[in-house]
Amino acid sequence: MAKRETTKDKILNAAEALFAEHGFEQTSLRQITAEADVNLASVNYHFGSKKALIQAVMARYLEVLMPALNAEFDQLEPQAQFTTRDVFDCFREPLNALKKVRKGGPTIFLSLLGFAYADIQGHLRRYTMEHFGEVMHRLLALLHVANPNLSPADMFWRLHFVLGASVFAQVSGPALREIAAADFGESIAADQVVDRLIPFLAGGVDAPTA
Amino acid sequence: MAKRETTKDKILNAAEALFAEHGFEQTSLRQITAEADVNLASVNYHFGSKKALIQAVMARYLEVLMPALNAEFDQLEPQAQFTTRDVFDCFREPLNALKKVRKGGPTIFLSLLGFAYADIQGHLRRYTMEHFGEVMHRLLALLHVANPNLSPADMFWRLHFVLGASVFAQVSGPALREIAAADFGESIAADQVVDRLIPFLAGGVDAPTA
DNA sequence: TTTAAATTAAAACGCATGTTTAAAATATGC
DNA sequence: GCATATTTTAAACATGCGTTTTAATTTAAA
Repeated sequence: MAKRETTKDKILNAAEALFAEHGFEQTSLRQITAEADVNLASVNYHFGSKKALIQAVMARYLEVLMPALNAEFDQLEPQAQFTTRDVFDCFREPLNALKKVRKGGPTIFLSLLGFAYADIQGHLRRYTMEHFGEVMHRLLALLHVANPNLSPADMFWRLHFVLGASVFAQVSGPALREIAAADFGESIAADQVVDRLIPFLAGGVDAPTA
Repeated sequence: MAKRETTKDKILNAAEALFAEHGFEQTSLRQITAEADVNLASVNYHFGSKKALIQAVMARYLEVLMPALNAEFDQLEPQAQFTTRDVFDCFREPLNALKKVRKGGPTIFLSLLGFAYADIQGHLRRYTMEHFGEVMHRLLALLHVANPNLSPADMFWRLHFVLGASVFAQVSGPALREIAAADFGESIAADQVVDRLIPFLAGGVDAPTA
């Protein structure tokens, strides 16, 4: 018989939901502990600081995503030829695997990533880059193989645009989905966003320069 | 002989610089008034609130950009045929015109826009959408003409990706330009970002679906 | 059951924020 | 040049934040 949900997990879950919706800075520990129905001080007791809590929330996803993503890259890397699209398709399965962490995991994670990335000068940026630095470099290398005509500088910027488009799609996703539903009378599931995103990104990266 | 810079303008200029660099929420009135070398209370005296100050900062750019942008659209709209690229090129001149507001105006404005857009649930989002709602709809319509094969829903999402890529390129621009300079040994001017962005966006929008 | 450790709880601390107040200083109009 | 209006100033206010403290309580071990 499963032990009742521990305080630590209650905090993590409540924090994750609030962070993904409102961002890190905009979510107070008092909101989190109220939502989790635990005492305010328990955050600092179990995690030490808000900073550490944020990283703990991110860690649960990174631990699943990173190995899966690196495995996909490992598979593609030795091949002689592949397309930009092939590279981006590497993200499909690993992102999808985040559903194991939680229902809606892929969307939640991308939202968190977006807020982390938007936190320009904070510790989050550094933390994220520590965990994504290697992925970035591998991604950059793979995209260069798929697109040898592009200069490294061009590719660098396009990768950045890719990041921006991906991350923003999630951060402003909820509000936008409302508008989309209102204007187009269709409800758009969150995982369909990734399906719509990948062709766009590949098209952007493959575009002729100037 | 020009009157010495008024307190109101000193506040606007200092606020603009700090907002563009650190975002709205992360910039305090005390930072602004210290930088502007005016009294703290003068912000509330001249503008009423921080909220109103932010909008005043944005307004100086919107007043220049919007008419220019609508003029470009007016010119393109009656034409029978045009490409996605033609549509995005409409932004070149109006953005460039922001140099009249200030040196580096285009970059500053896009940074501000990025922070406004990232401010998910705040008043800024509403304010921005009030001023950009019409532009969005015209842009959507023009892109649909340029790309009749894309469904309205697809186009909606792609426009959103476009926004994300554009806005993020500026928000994380400074930090990124450092990295770019370090890794590629070249300094990249801010307006070159727009030149790199437009082909990427057009390529993404023009990409085949699925 | 007793003792020690781990956890929860309530309250306060120190600090930074946007805003307001009320007096002093300055500029304006007659 | 005086009276009035405008602007600047310094100080305080109210609020919310992350964090710390100290005591009560629960859990676990002996």
